[in-house]
Amino acid sequence: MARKSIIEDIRKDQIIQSAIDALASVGYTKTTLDQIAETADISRGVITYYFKSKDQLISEVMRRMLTEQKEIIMGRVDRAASPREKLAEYIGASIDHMKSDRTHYEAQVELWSNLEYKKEFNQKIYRGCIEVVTKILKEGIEAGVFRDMDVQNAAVLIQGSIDGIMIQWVFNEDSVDLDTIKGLLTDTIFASINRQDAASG
Amino acid sequence: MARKSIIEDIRKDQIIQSAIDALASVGYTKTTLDQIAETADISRGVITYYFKSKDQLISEVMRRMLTEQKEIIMGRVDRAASPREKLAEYIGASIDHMKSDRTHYEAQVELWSNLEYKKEFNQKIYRGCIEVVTKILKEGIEAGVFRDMDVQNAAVLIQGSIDGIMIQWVFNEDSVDLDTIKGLLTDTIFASINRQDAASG
Amino acid sequence: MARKSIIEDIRKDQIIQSAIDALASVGYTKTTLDQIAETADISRGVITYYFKSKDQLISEVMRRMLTEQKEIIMGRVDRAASPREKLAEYIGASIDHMKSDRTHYEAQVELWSNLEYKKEFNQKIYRGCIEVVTKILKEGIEAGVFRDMDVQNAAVLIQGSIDGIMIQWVFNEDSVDLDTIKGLLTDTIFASINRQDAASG
Amino acid sequence: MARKSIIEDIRKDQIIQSAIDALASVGYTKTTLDQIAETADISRGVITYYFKSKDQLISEVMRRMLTEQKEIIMGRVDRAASPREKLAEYIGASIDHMKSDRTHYEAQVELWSNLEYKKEFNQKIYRGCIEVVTKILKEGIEAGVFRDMDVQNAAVLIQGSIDGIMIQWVFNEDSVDLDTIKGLLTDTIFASINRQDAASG
DNA sequence: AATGAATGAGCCTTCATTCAT
DNA sequence: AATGAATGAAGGCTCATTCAT
Repeated sequence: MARKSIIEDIRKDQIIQSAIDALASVGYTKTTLDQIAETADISRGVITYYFKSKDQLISEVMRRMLTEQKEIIMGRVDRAASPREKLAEYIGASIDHMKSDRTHYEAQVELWSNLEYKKEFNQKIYRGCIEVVTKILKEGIEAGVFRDMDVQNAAVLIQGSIDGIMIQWVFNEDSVDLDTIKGLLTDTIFASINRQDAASG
Repeated sequence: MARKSIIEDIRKDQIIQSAIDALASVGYTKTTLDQIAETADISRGVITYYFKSKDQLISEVMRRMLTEQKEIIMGRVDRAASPREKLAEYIGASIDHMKSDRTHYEAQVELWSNLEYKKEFNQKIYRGCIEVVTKILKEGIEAGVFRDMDVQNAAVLIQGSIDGIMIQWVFNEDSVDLDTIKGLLTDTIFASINRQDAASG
Repeated sequence: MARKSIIEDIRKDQIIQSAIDALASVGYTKTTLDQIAETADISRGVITYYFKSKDQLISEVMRRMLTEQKEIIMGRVDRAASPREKLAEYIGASIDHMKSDRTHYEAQVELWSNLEYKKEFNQKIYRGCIEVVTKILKEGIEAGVFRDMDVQNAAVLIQGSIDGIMIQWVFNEDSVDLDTIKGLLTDTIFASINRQDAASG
Repeated sequence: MARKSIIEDIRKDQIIQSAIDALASVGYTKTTLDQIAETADISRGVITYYFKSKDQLISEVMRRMLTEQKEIIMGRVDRAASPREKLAEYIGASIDHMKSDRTHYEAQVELWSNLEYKKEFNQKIYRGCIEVVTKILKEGIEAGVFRDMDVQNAAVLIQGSIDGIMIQWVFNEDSVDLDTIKGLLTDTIFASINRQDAASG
């Protein structure tokens, strides 16, 4: 039992990672089960042996990516003490993660092509992300370090900026300097939400 | 003579619009020629009669969308007098256009799923957009109304913010209030790039 | 009435010749009505206006080729006086006609691809040809210049040799010297069918 | 391991043979993958599973036919001792092979309809065949049993006669008696190429 | 646990044919 | 007399899925 689980986990990991690689390198429409199997250096049958269907595999790919992304970003956010630091870490971690795993984001953009997944993305990523940002903003407002604002739309703006930068970087890596823009984005956001009479962060 | 051109133009328009509708409503992967034909209420053969291939149709769909989008946005930008107004109009027109044609942007996001088109998108949209914003920023800096800055990355940030907002709105219309966020984005951008000692815009 | 016939004949001729040209240059499978119309520099509709169907057009193409070929060859045969001369003329005219209209034979070989036409070919060409040769052979035997033989199979051999040479020449023009082989074939045939005690032709 | 190869070989053989049968019975233009699959009593997908494309299948069909034909004919030629016997065996084996596998030749004629294959045919069949005959003729001339002649065109004539007979027999089986014509052709050829002063073969 | 042979639904594309003008 | 817009049947091909081994 336990042994089976171990092998199963290894195989599933292997397949999911190969699917991500395939998505990133050849795009969604060309990511077939054969393509994934070849990337993973396994036989085609293994995939359907461990995954009920291609749709289910893609779902798990997405879940995997979201979980990993969230854990890494939240890991840094949770270690931060103040709302200001939390927000800075949220932005910084989001952009640092891009640098550390371009394949991840190349694959993610590919998965926007399907309505079902788009909706799921929205629910799983955006809602989750927006809630995190919203919470930080609320804490900052309560703590008196952020000015009063429409937190929902402010969160959309912050998250949207991060995503928009990501897209341009995925489409054309050379057009964006992630470190420069990380500073620029952070400054811009804080310039906008800091209480005007507060000392700068 | 002229009649042929007219019919051809009408049919092509009809087919392109139906393709956009299909992309927006059922997604890229499910947008088949049958689907488009059904949406246009014509027979499948008409599409291949007027378009050499599905790929060419999609290309023209894209070109059509980009041209329209650019014309509308630049129309407002060009009528603006000062760099500050131009930038405000650029942001405002970008977001107003979303409101006026949601289908357009739903379709556009669908077309990001294909590497070939992604690259083309990048070149046609992003490079073009970034250049426009870059030029406005440079004019503002020269005119002394914007602070000195890394205009390339600032442009990426501005355009990225617009696109990121668009994506969230496409994925979940209700999560974003476009008018509110238009003001928020405009204020945020100007708060960041205005010369500190300058009078507010 | 008469005028209509004239235009009709001109158009039909034009279309049939274009069909032959298309067959010869692009092959049977790529000979579409569009292809023929383009070759004839007319609109696609004209073809179906003058021919009930593509099949009927191809039939008329074949009939045209056969008639022309037969007239030219028989013209020379009929002008010959003796069986020996008739046979020599039959062989000579057959091969001379190849030289004068390669397109004709390129198209003819293309039409062997379809069972219906193959049968028709067999009936229209071969049976006719074989009968002509058979008749000449019989006359020669009766006249005492040819030895007694199985005229049916001898005719098949003579006609087959001509056709086999034609095929190789169609497939690779440079591999066959038609004038040389015309003499060789004529000599070979006469060496075989002349009465042994008769004086050479 | 070996089993996979065996199954693959069996299936490929089965499909190729069915393709030949289909070509022979319904003709090139009507030989569809469905038709072949039905003839082979397998599903359509199997064909594209084992063959990359229809074109590749047709190529292998052709290669198969040519190889088989060549092996059988050359097997008899190579066992013959003298040039005269070799040539007699070449002619005899060519015609005997027709009798043993009419389907083979019905299919072969069908494949002449496509320019690509025609060229390949020419190179693979004709050039090869002509070379074999040419070599035999040269040996005979050197050995003093054949008269001096233009061997290239003589070879074309010999091969052409065989092919021409084949075509007529394919088009109308009843019009040709292969055994009779085999003797007739052999006699005719030898009457033409034997040294006049040599003793008859 | 793993394999790959087999299947068939669904897609794009070609093209003969019809028909309104 | 001529045109070309429109149609849809039919073919090749891709690929997720099933299943026997």
